[in-house]
Amino acid sequence: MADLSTPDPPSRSDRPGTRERILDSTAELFRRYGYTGTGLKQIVARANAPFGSIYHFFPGGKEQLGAEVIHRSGRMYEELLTAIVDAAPDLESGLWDCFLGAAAVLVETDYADACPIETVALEVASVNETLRLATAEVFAGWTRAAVARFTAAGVPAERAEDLALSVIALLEGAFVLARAAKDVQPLRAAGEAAVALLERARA
Amino acid sequence: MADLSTPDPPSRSDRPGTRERILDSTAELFRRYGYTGTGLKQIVARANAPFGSIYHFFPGGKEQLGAEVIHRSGRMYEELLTAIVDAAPDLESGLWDCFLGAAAVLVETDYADACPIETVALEVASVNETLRLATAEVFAGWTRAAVARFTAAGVPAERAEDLALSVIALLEGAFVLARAAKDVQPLRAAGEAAVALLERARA
DNA sequence: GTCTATACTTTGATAGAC
DNA sequence: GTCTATCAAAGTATAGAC
Repeated sequence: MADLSTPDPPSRSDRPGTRERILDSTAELFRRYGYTGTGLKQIVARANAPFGSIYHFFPGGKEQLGAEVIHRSGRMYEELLTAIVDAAPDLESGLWDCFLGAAAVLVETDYADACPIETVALEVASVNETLRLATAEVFAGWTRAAVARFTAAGVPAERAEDLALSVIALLEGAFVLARAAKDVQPLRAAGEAAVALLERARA
Repeated sequence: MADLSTPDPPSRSDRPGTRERILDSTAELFRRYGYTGTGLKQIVARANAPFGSIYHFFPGGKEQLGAEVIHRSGRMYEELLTAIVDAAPDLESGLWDCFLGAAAVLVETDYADACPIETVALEVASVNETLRLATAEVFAGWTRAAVARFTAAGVPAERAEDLALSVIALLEGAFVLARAAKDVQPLRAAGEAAVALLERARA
């Protein structure tokens, strides 16, 4: 059961503070409904926070909150995936576990919780340059992490980046197909394809 | 809501009618800004149509218009991709041409015009069951068309569907990465991976 | 810092004149 | 059928009491 919550309650209180709850709430809503589909009122309602707290903690409004959530969700998801990979006996099975785990989460949440920033990334790409850059940085970070694992596992350096991009594309694309069809077969197919591409790149 | 085919092009003029212009306008805006990000007023402004025409031609409002655009865009994109594939000397180069052509369009439009329904599919997946089903039908149609080409090219039937899902996932996932980074490298990497997967499935 | 009330804009949708 | 005016609701953002 992949736990995506509780990074570290910062300091003085042991209960998550208002700012933290707003970030959590926003992340969950963005993942399900996207950026434009999520209202600030909806966010504070779910966070059990007063409306004014949004502008108290995020003077830049929805855009600042969105940028922070994109970076935060991106970092947490990267940690989750790398933890799964590093816990596996080899890279192939680690990769497979990522796709399989993603499929399990989708089924558990009735195909609501896929990639935490994919929907937002597509929505803002041609609309908001600040947020577009935030999503680009997240994807670049994932790519770096994947390249490091691939090269460490014996993939030639000149092939590692293309392989990383292809594997991430397989995961993101499979999320789209799986959520639309409410079926995990795209994730199984994409996972198998990712493993095959890794084996090919090693040879 | 039974008739999805063009009901009655006002035959007296050969210029595209109001209904057609609304559909075109909506399709373009959906591709760039998504479903919730596109307003009805924005649609009629771009279509040079009066606001009331939307509800005259689409009594079901935004949802009916959205469903029709999803099916229409899905069909047109399928025809475009299959035309590219069928024009190529072999399936491998046809597949590669699809990814290369998609990259060219992205560059021409400053990374605005990628898949016409991907953003909408993610936005509506957990929100609107009617539209979710529309996107699922489009993806299922693309999968069928790809399976037909793959089996005709010698891919065993039991591998053809997983291969089709993986190739479509590669394309959709590469669109996300390319639009976020404003870079076509993900499309080149994914295209090469798609060709490799096809070669592997044939062997 | 917490919380409420409100301003202003935009949304999808409707009514009715022409 | 075309087009305009307008509605109620929801959106983001702000002001200010406590």
